[in-house]
Amino acid sequence: MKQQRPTSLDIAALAGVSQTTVSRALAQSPLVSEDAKRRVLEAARALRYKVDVNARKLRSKKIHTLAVLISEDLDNSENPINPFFLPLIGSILKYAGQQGYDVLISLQQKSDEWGTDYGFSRRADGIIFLGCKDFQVYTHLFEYLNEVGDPWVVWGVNRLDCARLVIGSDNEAGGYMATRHLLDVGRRRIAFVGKHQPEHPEFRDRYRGYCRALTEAGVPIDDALRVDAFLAREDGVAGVDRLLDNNIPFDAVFCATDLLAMGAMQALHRRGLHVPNDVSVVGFDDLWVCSSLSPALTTIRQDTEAAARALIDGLSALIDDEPVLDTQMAPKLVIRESCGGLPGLMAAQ
Amino acid sequence: MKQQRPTSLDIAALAGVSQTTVSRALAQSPLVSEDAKRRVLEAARALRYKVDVNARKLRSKKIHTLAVLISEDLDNSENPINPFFLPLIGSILKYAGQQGYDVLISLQQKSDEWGTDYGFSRRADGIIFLGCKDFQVYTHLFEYLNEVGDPWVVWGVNRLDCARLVIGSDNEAGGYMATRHLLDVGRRRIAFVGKHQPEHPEFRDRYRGYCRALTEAGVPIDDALRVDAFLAREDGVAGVDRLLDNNIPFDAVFCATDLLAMGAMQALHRRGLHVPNDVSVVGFDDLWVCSSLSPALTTIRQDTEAAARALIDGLSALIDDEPVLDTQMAPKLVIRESCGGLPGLMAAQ
DNA sequence: TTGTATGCGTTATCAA
DNA sequence: TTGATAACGCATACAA
Repeated sequence: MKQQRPTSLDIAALAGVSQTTVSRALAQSPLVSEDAKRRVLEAARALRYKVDVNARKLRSKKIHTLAVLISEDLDNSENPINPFFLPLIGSILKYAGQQGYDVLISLQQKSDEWGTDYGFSRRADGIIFLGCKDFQVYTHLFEYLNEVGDPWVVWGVNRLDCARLVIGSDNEAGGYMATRHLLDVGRRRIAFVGKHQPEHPEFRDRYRGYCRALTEAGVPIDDALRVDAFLAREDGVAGVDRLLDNNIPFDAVFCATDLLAMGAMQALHRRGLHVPNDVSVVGFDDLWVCSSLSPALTTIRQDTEAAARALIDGLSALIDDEPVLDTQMAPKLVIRESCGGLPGLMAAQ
Repeated sequence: MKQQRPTSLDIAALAGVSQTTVSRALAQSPLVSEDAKRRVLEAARALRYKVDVNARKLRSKKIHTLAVLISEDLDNSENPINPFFLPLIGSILKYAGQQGYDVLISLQQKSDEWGTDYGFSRRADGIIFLGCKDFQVYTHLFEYLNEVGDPWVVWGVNRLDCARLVIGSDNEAGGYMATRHLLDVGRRRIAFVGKHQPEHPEFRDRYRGYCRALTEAGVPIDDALRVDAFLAREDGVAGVDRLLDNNIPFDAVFCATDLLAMGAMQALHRRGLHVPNDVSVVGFDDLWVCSSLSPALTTIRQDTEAAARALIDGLSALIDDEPVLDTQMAPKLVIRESCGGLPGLMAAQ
């Protein structure tokens, strides 16, 4: 029953012009008369003609498609994608659409071929990498892409040597702002829950900001207050449990992600500690849920809309062989209830 | 600097075979000798050869790509995508990958051309529609797709006349289970917050399940307890506020989505009502946050992994012109803290 | 089992 | 401003 797809030749015949003219007219070329253009468009509408993008992509250099490769950070199968990426993906889809790019999305596959298929098989003009996993895992892939000359951008991971372009938040500044806020509300024994190893540059930078704020305030850095944790809620629970089990005194927790902070608050609650009266908590990301938690979570906001623009503009520049600059977006402290103090007052300062 | 992409001809030359044999060998055709296959694969690896998918797609019938079109249900620009779709999208990406499909994702565009570009321009073999907006808006598009014979599936919207295939949850059963549970914990004045109009079949079905449970229990249906609301948190807040402002007594709220329920709980809390002591709350979806709220939200779980399989298997069948059946996934009641176990006091001002 | 020849539907390069 | 013609890189019918 499926009707035969009309081709540009059919349009040409109906409009009484050559196929070349059809192609030009549909591409809004200025080299075609208004009259011809009108007739072509009319014929195209009449036959419901749509360009076969595959033929176009085969013939032309750019294929106007971006690939987004997402690593499965969360191990539970329930929700393979880090919720922080939802608004980022949304913004990417929106902005990419505005720029005329199609967006191909894929989850990290275990296969060796993962990623190499994308650019080099001409599925996409460039690749955006999203994920917080240890990026050492990808070095092989990154080198491959570099060798064949496929453009790619990474979100978040600062100082990745092989990357021509990295877009991320200024995590050090974010860590500093969070810790500074905790100091401002009078906390001194501030625990850090998260990764601090160089393999996870974005989290390590948050930790560095934390250290800078403490040092600046004359508060000694106590490694007993540093809890290793990745990014999921359960890790946050485990982290706080460990602190309490080891009888390490603390009056605040800065978590490297909101998910960790949610877990931390849950654990504190279970142990009978009140947030923020007994312990203040700050997270990182500003997930949409933060305002619905009780207490509502004070956190560091990452601007995902600006991030999407920077990622796509940067990747576009790489694709077009234009110069690019790494960008660090400024994060923002969002004060809610989980730290105590008077939110209104603090915000005013 | 970008090196020239090798083609199958280069491989053929290096392997000492014809281009046809290369094509066959890479497609795992049984019509090629082990020896030739080995030489081809070796040459391909040596030259880092990757098929140009565009050429392949131009030549062959199937293009092994699915398009997912997401409507922007939430109007706030902060987060254009309904969070319920995150695990669904994750599962779709995972399963599609396993089945050898690429996945193209796009947000609803205002343009008339929205959607028609996908199948008919041969970007994808079929389209998956995700969204809770009034689907009347799409009738024009749906008819277009049907006329040109492009396969498409919708999530959630039962009884869409023009659809050849609909996959969704059994919303009526879900609504029934939720309401039944509220009755079981002793509630009688149960408000319904959500859409009940036929334009939103999935929500209307949840409302129908609600009515069935009430009727079955001999509880009269009171239209004063029915609050019109779409799906966002703010709508949940507004809904509960309206009930309270109008002095309508109620001891429970069944919300058509978890987002609504989160708003409802927030509003109740602000008004000094305790959940679940004064008012029980049940949501729908089982967002990942439900277990982190306080009180943790009792809700109806939709199985997104099974949904993704059903959507993709169904769409595959449509693509291959095989017979298909609409599917209603069984939802599941997830009991947490927001309903309490004991009959509470009636909340009236 | 292999190879030859052809075509998929465009865009790009010419010449008119 | 237009049109004929040649790619683009692969898959397939057909011949060997």
